[in-house]
Amino acid sequence: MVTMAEVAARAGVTKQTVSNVVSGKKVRPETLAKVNAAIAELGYKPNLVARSLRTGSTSTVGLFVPHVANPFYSEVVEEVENVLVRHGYNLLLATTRDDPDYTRVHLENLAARSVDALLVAGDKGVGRQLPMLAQTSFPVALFAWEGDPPATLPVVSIDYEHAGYLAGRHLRDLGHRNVAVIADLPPHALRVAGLRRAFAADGLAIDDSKVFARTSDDAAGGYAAACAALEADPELTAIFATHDILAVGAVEAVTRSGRRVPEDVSVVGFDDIAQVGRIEPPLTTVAFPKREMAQNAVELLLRAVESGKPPTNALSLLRPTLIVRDSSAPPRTTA
Amino acid sequence: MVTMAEVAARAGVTKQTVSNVVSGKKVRPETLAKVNAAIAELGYKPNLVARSLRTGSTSTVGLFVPHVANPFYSEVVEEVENVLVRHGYNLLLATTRDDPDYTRVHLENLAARSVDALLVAGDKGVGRQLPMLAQTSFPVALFAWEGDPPATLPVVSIDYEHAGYLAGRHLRDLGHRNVAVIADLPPHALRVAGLRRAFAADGLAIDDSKVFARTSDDAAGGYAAACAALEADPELTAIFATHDILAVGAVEAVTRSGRRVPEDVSVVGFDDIAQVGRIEPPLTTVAFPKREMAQNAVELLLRAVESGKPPTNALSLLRPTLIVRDSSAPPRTTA
DNA sequence: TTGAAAGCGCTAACAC
DNA sequence: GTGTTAGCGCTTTCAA
Repeated sequence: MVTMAEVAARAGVTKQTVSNVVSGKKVRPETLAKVNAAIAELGYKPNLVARSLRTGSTSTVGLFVPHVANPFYSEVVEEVENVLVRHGYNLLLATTRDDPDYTRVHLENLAARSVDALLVAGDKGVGRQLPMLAQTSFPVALFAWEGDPPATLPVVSIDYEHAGYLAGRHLRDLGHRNVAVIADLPPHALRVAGLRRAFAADGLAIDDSKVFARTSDDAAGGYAAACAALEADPELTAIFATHDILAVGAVEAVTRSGRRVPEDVSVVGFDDIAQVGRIEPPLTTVAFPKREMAQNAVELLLRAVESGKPPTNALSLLRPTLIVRDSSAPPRTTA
Repeated sequence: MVTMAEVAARAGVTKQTVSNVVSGKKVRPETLAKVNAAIAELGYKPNLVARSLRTGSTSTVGLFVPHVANPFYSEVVEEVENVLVRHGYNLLLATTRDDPDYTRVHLENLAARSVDALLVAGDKGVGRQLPMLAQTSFPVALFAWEGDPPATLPVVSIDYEHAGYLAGRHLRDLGHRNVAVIADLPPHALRVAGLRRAFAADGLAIDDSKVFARTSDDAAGGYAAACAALEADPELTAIFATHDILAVGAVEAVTRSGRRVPEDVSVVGFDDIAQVGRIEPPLTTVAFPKREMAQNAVELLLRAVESGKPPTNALSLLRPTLIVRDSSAPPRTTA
């Protein structure tokens, strides 16, 4: 490996001058030429680890996601990487698997590696580590945070309660009165609360007996929960699933039971992941600007890194919107 | 930040002894206790950047993928991270967007950061950088490599030609004679070649006029190409798409044209990404053990890292299998 | 087993 | 604008 000292010797200058050239500081043109020539001849590349040790900065940002294979998060990962590359940073990716221990281990590791910043997507399994997150030496931001947002850290998220409300209002306005919910609880409690509020506005209630916990976070989990819901009440006219993957399973369950979506049972999902626009029928769902949010969150962090100031400690909530596709319609018999 | 020197002072020993404790070397029990007490009291965590500068190893492995939001690659990312964490390594993720320039920039960056190894998934946009890849100071392996595998680097992949053959044989055996192909060419040329070989065995040929290049690598691209194929020959009875996302679009195009899958037109995909088992109808596709392959590839690299020897330069091809679901059936009128 | 000294490759601070 | 000096926090080497 070629070092700065070798380049310096070759160019007849000191390390410092080479350093100045590399970092684009003021250098006399003829020195610049000599040094650049030496760099080119020797094929010198600066050692970023050494630079990091000296400066304490690694040009690396950590990203925590619960799972990468989940389409919601893989879009987030992609967008985060986009922004980082554009700003000259690297992405250190860690999956937390909704597990507090994984989260802790990863966090300690990132701290020891001195990442410049950390973005935490999703709050399952992270909540317990909040005190640690607030004590790091680098800026941390929370993304798609659904629980009680901590006051100490900046949060870029959406109003999940309102998002649930949008779904509820849609079903209510269509005339549905007998609605089941398939949910990942407690994490998605706010989505359900919003749905309930929409119905409560008309004096309607969604009983706890109509809320079904999913067994797993894949389509099979949604399928099983929807089967249970249909069995418990064959008369129900709509299902709200707290995320799209569950909704995909729910559509399948409805269809397999001999009913049709949306004629017999409407299904509404949540997230607007890419694939649900193309299932049969295309899914009505609550969307929010994931990529824009991810971009905001990363830029918030990078501003903090580059200014040396702690990040603006704001709660930034982007607006969810309802995407009405073909999986929702008025109930067959309006009660 | 607490340094080793501070711990040493506190424990009344030298840095060296603390270092020995941290790295689990032989230390007298009472010294060990003293040092551990000091570590605990001060909350000392070793600075991994400093360690890396000294040792030249970062416990970090780079992964190149074309895109993360593509479900095929997001599964790969997830599995790679699984294995790395299990072995105590970190994941530095870079998306290459099938672009040689991105690839080059990322590669130089990783080299300067002294990652311990690099796994390159997918070959689009990477081919031109092969000489650079072969010259790095750390082990490199190629994953899901479809082009001519270079002799200088280990490759973990599948036999794409055979995979295409499996799809072709399936359609041929069902009795299809008028088949269109929707392909990402030239990258997926081998898959198409395999398909052709299957038909050639019966003296049948798939004319170039039946091969349609997709316009983009999303479902819309598959949709457009399938529409073109159906327009060019309304009599065709089957479509082979060189990856599942295209197939999803193709199914949609067939359905929208008023035809039915598989009664009027069979559709066969490639990759077996998670979602295609749940579209309507569930897709027949060629599967291969992505996760197992990813695991093999990473472990190959880590063995090389830990042994200090270059990786076994082998071409490891796992076997693809055909998953027959509901999107393929005999043609309505057997020619 | 532990200590002392050296240095990984770079940048910060200051003098010239 | 460029050189000199010092040191980031750790591990390696060698001596005790």
